[in-house]
Amino acid sequence: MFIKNLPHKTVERLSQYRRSLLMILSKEKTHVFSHEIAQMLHITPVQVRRDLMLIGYSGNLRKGYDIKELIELIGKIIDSERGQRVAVIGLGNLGKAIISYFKGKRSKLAIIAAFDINPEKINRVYDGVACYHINQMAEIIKQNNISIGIIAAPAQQTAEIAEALVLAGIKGILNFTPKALNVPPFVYLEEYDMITSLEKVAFFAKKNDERFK
Amino acid sequence: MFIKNLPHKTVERLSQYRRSLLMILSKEKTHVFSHEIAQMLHITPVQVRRDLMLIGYSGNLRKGYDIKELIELIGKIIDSERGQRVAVIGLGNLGKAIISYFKGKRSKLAIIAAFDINPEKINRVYDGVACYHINQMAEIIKQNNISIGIIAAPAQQTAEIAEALVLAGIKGILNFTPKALNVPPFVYLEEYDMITSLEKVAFFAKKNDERFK
DNA sequence: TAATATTTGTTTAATTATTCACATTGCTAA
DNA sequence: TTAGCAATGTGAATAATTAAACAAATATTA
Repeated sequence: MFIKNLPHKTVERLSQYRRSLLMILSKEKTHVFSHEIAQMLHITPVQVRRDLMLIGYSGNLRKGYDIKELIELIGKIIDSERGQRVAVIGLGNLGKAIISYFKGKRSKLAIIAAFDINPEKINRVYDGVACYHINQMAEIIKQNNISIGIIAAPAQQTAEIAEALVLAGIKGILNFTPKALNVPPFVYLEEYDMITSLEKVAFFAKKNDERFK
Repeated sequence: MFIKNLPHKTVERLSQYRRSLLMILSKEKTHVFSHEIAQMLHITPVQVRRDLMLIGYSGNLRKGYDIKELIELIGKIIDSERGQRVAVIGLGNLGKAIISYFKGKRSKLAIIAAFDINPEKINRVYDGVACYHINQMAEIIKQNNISIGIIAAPAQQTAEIAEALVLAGIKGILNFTPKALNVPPFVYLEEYDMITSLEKVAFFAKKNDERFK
């Protein structure tokens, strides 16, 4: 399914729509209105309708959108037809959290390997995911056609890990360490730092508090 | 320090600037140019200069910005003078990851309590943070003047937890569960879902891959 | 001392993202 | 049958964000 240049924010929201739709889908509820989706995600109904317009989906004027159909369509757009395989680098608390949290959630996107340097973790299976030593990364990644890496290791090692991932042929990286990375343009990079999120909350909480006093 | 209506994105970047500056600050390196900051964070130097302009900071034309001064100024703007206290709800892998990761990182923002329902965790100290039973939340939060809550619990319980947090007088919530919350307008809410991030990476990785083929 | 190079600070322009406004549709019911 | 209502779909307007462009400043060097 080709839709040219979907905006970044729309892609994010499509993922959120699907997530929400999967939660409300049931025998009784087969259709949903834009304002219902909007309410679930704290956005406006227009936003929803515009996003659906961008992916060329039309709803029913009286019943709203067919939940099942919409879930499928979003899948066709944001998932890769042949599926994508994911590796987690760093099997500490964060790595484990990611694996457990993600388990069985998406059929087209599966975490199939973890890497660490701790001998106690290597060659064991955590929550269905096998853990290997970091220096087997290139090998395992190529063997299993893994195209996405999630870095959940301590910050110091981030740069070398990223370099190794790129060399191994990875196509996208999600970096949870606070160390910003440099990757070539053909690798998509997304960085998330909890501290930034928390500081943002702290800032606006403070501000809100002053305003509502 | 009052600066009227700093854009959301600027607030985020200020946090990132400080993080990066803290990493490079040393005896040898006391000043930094806008393009250096920009490079560390994959943004443009103009962006950096504009943000610094918004917070009223002036650099030295030849030496760039005084790192120490800038760190301090950012602190004055985004930190609360009297500090803010944080609680983590859910002491599973994610909760633990957050606590370890955050430990000692910021003086004005401290995680001082965790809540869970697992008896094995309650009344123990994890990484310097005491864990209490969830039904003690209101009490502990008020006692310790905790103003920010991080929800890292299983998705099902998210709504009640949030409600309890709001009732206990919390001012900001960072929600890591995939369940979107509803909170009153005087509580600042930030939601982050790993799956959305991962799916975004997957989508653009796929797209990139097609483009660079 | 004058020319050059480099960097900041800021105005203006461009781009991206969101919302408004409203035509259109189709069901309901008077 | 027609008026009213509640949705969708979308062009146009607005808002937010980012980038371009360039004047001003100042150290360096020819």
